[in-house]
Amino acid sequence: MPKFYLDKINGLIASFDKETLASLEMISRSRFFLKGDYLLRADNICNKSYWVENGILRKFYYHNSREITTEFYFANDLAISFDSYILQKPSREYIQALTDTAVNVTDYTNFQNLKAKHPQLQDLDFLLTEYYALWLEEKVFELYTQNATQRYKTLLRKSPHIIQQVQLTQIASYLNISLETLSRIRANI
Amino acid sequence: MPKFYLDKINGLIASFDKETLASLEMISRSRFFLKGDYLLRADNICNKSYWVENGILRKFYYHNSREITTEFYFANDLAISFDSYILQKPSREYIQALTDTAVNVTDYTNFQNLKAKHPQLQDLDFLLTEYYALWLEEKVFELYTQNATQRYKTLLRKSPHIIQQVQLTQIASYLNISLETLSRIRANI
DNA sequence: AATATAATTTGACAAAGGTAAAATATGAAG
DNA sequence: CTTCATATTTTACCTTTGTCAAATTATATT
Repeated sequence: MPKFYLDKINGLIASFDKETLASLEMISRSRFFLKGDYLLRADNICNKSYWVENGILRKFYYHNSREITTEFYFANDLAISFDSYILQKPSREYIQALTDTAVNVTDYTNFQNLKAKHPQLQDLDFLLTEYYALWLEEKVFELYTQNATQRYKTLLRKSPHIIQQVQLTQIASYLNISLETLSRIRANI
Repeated sequence: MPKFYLDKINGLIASFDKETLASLEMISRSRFFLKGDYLLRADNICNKSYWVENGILRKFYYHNSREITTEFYFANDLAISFDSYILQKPSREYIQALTDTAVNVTDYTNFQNLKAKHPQLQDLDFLLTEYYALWLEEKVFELYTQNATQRYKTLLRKSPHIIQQVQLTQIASYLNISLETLSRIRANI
């Protein structure tokens, strides 16, 4: 999450009524996952959201027996399988811990119920959805306008922490490039 | 907009208070655009939303002097340049009428003000944003998992009205394929 | 119907990136 | 420090799609 949106969200949370915040904390739990653990598996409904406190998660699906990573989550990112969560239908995506990871877990139904009582939570939900749509729009734009080398350079510039901490196989699939092409790109920079 | 979401939105609107609906109508105006007219130009801030009553719009941007079409709008679709509208910053996209088109125009600021007073309008805004994110996710999924031929077939299956009513140059850029490749794909089906 | 203009198709070639297999590097476990 | 497993790089070749130019077809206007 870029600073601009993180600030918006922190500002919003800072403005929450005590009672809203207390209710939210009431339905949330800290959980710890070990490297390799699955937080969500395909075919299950994503009925939890995971706020990363520290560590790294990734979201991926299988296509032609290969893993395609769709998102990496670091501290202060919110991990869900969006369509599964929104429509409460089985997920095609997995969410997995890439390192030992501490998260704050909130149940979908509990959050929906709480939203009905606390308009400020609606604002938070809206802001997060809005940000996800902006992020996706940017991703589509890059896929349309940049070749493999440019996409790698963009990632290097905008998200160096990903390149430093994640395996190339996963970065390659995230960028929609083969592992071999990514390796060649890196050799020529 | 697929039936599933259109039903959700119509259901929501049907449940609106009389007063909410009246206020919304108060800040909306019917407008008519001729084929080729621009509803939004790049570098301007998208401070209006356009609900298509009939006709066809498209949204596009320039990249390396070529037009890349990002979306087509038919009856009951809502046309905005999303990031420009949300962040109220200059748009890189144009919105143009592909045919003579009747739209219902709502001003951004008026709508934001009205939302503060009418929670049901927040729900509407949320539903539309949510749907846009789902649509973008599906678009990214197709770009990652389908080749040019498959993407064309998917469009043919899911949005035949686009292929029937829009020029191939625009469809090609929409699918991220060259016009020539699209022409060859069509010749082999 | 004739003409101009725009849209689409076709051909020849080039570039980008993918695939498969082998070689090398890295890192964890004993 | 050695070994095994995993991650990454490299090589050779192949496939898909793009580019440019030209030809053809369709559409609109006089």
